[in-house]
Amino acid sequence: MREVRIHNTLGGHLVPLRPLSPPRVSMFVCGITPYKPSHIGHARAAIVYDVVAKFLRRVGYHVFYLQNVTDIDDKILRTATEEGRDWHTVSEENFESYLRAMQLLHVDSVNFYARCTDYIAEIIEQVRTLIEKGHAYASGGDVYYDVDTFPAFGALSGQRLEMLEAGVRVEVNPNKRSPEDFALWKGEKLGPRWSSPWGEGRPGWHIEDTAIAVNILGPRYDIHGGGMELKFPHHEAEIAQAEAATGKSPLASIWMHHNMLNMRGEKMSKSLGNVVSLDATLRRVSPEVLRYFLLSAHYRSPLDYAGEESLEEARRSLQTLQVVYARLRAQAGESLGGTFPREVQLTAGSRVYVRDLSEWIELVPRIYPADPEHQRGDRVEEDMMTALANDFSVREATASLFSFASEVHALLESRGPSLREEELASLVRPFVLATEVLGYFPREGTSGSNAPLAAAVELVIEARARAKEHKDFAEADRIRKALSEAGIEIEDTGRGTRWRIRS
RNA sequence: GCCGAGGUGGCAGAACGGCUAAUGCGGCAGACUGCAGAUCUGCUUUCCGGGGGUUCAACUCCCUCCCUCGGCUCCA
Repeated sequence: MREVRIHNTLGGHLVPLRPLSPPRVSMFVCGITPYKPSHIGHARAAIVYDVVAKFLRRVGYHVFYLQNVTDIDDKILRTATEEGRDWHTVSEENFESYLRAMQLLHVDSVNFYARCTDYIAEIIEQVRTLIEKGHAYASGGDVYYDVDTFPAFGALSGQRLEMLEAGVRVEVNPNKRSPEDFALWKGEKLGPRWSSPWGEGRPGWHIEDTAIAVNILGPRYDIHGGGMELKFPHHEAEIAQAEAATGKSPLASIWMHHNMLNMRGEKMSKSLGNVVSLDATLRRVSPEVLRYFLLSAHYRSPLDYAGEESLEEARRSLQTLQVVYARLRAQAGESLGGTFPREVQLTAGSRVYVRDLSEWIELVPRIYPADPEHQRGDRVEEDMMTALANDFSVREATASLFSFASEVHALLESRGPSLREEELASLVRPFVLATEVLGYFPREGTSGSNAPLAAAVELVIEARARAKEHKDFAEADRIRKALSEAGIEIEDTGRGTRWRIRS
């Protein structure tokens, strides 16, 4: 299997992925706290790990991708109070809306979203274990993790306990033995609460991640992902909790941290009032354009959102690829004499039913003998896979695709109709990869059948062609403008008029 | 102050110890077109935060400084 190298925060180097039990790869990513509607920074995180999971599957790994949902926490309670609503309604509504956005964005690689409140029993059990093993203590209705019992605390983020103590702010919670100790369980008398051996209360901030991960993935798993701002203290706490509770180390073999989405140089955050709503953005641009933008910087680099112009640039860039892919598909459809799904002659006696382009391109090499002349796309696909295998270098993979776009245009121009089926199949491959792993193009079928629309547009284009024949260019331009206003762009070419839906 | 990430052409953003530093967007010119668009060709491009050092050779390795962003724990 292809070697995949990933930057591991633990150690700070690129390391080869060596799953604990190949071909399985277990992956945990810190999900959202649904206390407010999501912004596009949340989408960056989701898309980064969506690409990770999809790429690893593409390589051949069986990825189990788990994400938690912190559906009870201080911020949710505060929102509930402010808005005069039930905390549960707040978190569920925001989470549902997040999921709808994820669906639009083709973020469909997560196997399971685990809600904190569905794992209260497991959380209590883990806290109890930590107390039994001497890593935690109950105090004043709360339970705290005793950081001094875990020498490796700070190893992930390079923080040293002594330095932390020097920087600790004045107010120290009197229930804590040491200022760095963090709450595993918080006593609660009035708000939402569950009963526990230490009285009624609710989980601390970090514990649900380890209770969920250890219960579902086991004491050790392959990849842990999350935002850089969570490295300390959240991920340190996770390591301290899980490794102390299970006695197994390391909790995760590879720790991935993605960088922040900035708003004109500043972190996107509520207090600065510079949050860009995910829903609102998805009403302005296509999901593919947003994905393209959010993937336009490497995941470990900060990405700056400069407003409308950032999305506009992404839209224009992606359009270049969309145009060539649309041409290629049209040519393939024409050459193959139909669209998918369709029957394909496999051998003299056997036919198979092919649902879409991606099935077709897998099939074609089995029908035709391999000929390097007809495999231009295979080479580009390989380049893209190589780039992605190097710490998910999406931008580099995209650069290959752009270079390839020119090549495809030239080929279609010079010998479009004479391209052989196996050549076309190869040319399509890089675009299918970009669809399935990067999500640059909608999958076939996801946007519904366009057959009725296509028929209508063809009719209008015919009317315009007649106007052009009579040199009635005013009418021809009027039709073109009207279609454009309806979101359909048409282009006259030597071989008739093409049309596409503007993204 | 401490820890971490980043500073590349008009803009966005890659790579690699060594051919003219990718790719995209934008701009200009030409080809094509009734026009437009798409596409193609050329130009915009001698851009690697500053300063040291290692090396035959550094954007790439080391030191140092500057700037930007994030974190420094339940708390306003």
